[in-house]
Amino acid sequence: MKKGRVTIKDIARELNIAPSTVSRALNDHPAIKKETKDAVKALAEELDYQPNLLALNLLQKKSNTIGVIVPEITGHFFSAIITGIQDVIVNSEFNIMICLSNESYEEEMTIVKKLSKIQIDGVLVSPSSETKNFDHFRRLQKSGIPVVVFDRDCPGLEADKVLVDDYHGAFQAVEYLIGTGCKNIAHLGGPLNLSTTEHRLQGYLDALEKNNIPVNGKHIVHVPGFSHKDGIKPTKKLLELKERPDAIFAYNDNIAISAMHIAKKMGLKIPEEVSVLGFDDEPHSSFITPSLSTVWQPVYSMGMLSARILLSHLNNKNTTLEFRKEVFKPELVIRASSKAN
Amino acid sequence: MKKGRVTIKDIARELNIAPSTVSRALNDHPAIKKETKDAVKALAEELDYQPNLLALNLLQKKSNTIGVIVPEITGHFFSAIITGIQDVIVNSEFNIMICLSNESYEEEMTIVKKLSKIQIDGVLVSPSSETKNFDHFRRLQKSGIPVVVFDRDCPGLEADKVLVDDYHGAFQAVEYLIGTGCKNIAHLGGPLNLSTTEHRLQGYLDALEKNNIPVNGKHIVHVPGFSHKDGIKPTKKLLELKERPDAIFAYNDNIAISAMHIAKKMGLKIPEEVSVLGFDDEPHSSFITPSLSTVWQPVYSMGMLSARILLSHLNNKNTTLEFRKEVFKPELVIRASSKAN
DNA sequence: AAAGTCTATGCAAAGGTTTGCATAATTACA
DNA sequence: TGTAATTATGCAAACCTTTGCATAGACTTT
Repeated sequence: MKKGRVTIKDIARELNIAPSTVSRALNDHPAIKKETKDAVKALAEELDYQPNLLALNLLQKKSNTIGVIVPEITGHFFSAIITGIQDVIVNSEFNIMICLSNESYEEEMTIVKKLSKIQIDGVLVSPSSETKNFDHFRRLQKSGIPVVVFDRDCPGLEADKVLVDDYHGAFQAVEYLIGTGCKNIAHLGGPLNLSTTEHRLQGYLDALEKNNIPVNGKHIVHVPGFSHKDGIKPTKKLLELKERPDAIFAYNDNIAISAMHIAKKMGLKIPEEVSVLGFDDEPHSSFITPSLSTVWQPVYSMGMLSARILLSHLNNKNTTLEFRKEVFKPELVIRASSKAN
Repeated sequence: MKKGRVTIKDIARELNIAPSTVSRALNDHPAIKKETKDAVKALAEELDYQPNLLALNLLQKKSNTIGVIVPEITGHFFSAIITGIQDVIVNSEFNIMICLSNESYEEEMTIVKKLSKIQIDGVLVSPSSETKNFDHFRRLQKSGIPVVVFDRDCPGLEADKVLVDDYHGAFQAVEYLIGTGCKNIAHLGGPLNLSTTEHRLQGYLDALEKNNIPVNGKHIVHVPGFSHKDGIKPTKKLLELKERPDAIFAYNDNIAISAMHIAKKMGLKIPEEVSVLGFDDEPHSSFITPSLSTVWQPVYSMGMLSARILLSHLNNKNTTLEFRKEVFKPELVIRASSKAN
């Protein structure tokens, strides 16, 4: 057994023809005799020849790979987006390289540099919660790499963007709660410095204002992270308040579930004494008791659209399309953790 | 602005020196004068030069990339494993390419072919539930690519393996249920053709046998998939049985949660009338009501160990190490969905 | 001053593939 | 039979980087 993989040269030598002929035969070039083609293909098959894309990539100055940068994948949200991205990309000639920034600006920069070195063709990114400066993305763009931002906005960065109307989702949610008679609606806000956190908070505030409900500063608490455990302390803080809220609008389902858990432990009835409303509509949210009212986001579609936009750039390298900004509408899903209207 | 990226040649031309000198200067080769080095580095910095790893990879006949093949990532299980893998790999010179087979043998084969073409250096894989033939992995091994199998075994494939003692986990779980007085324990088994499904079933059967409880064929139902919705029908089937089980041991937490949901809907008390026990210990499982008893698996550690084993192969290409088989012990976590012992 | 040593740099090949151009081989036609 | 046209194949460059070897120049030693 010869060590190293089979190359086009091996086939050429074996058949006493030139490597270029082998290359053309494998690519069905019209100038090659059928006989030759057949012989080449047969031998290629026999030797289990796999073209070395590294060489082709070098020649074409592109890696046929697109990078996907996300903060994490253990939650359902980004996993589902990635699945959407992948389902689009898998039908193209591109590969995907998924990179986790772990919500760290530092790591995100390292990733961008790595991707740049392997001559990535395009990037899909949802920035870390620490990221305030977007120059690393601008540097990518400057060297001709299209960047598509999804879910979390990068304010001030000119790029294609696929976002969700978080403001509207939050506004709807809070207005619904008001409609069910809740007077003291608290908000468990997301981690600071995130567009989504800000927009959902603003939707909350505006819904209160529109309905002439005064904002109680004590009723707004931000959680430090996205998982269940991050909701425990903030919820306790809220529910132990003298002016105990009669509803909690949480940044996401994990936090909402955590809030329900604490509320139940404190002996509060849901939704009679406290309504709870989440955001994301995670798969298990409808299976818990009481089933969670929440705001659904078209995650899978967002992934697909982001990928499609990137692909369209990659396939029309020359034409300078305008940057697209697509904003998906979320939908309120009312279940049993909030009162009926 | 020149189009295309900055190369070593550009720097060489600008400085009137040879490309080889630039290369050496950038790599701190001792034979290069400090002056020259400084000049080169300064210019490289100024032009934001990023080395083209494609060229280096071609030269070295390796891509510095390892492939990770998983069936899906929307659940917590594989996401957490991937996070573990990534956290190890990120500190090496390698990149990770995550590929989703969507539980399809077909797609898995396509992925393997793609990875082979980009000269992947190593592969971490958890096979799809459809995969019965492992020749595609053997082909990788034959061309010198180390393969590490994790979580789901590939029986008959000689490779490094990082698994969980599913049998033991299931055995423990069922024996615990028996200890709490359950006499009619049903099993919501996983999709067929999976090592994990088989081992958990066997653990269930052996626990019954050891305790002289006859096996009731009607009390074993397999679910078609891994998510909540896949558990609905099978659970109904079980709970509508004349000989209604007084406990359900489910293949995973999603199914268990689904089962609890149905049981509650049917007015059954948990755990008084039906105990429910899952597998995986997903993050939300302790936050639902009643909190779910389950079997914890060291997912993150499994990811890390798998990656470390692969790395050790890649760093010792010459030495032929024995294949390692590491089996993690799962742990029973008793919460409120099962009776006290 | 000649020979030897050392320092700093350059040359060229290698890695696998594609592709424009050149050329060899064959056929068609005058 | 000779020339043109056609068909099939080969040659060589290019993509970018690294690296063994060669070499030019400076300095040291006898």
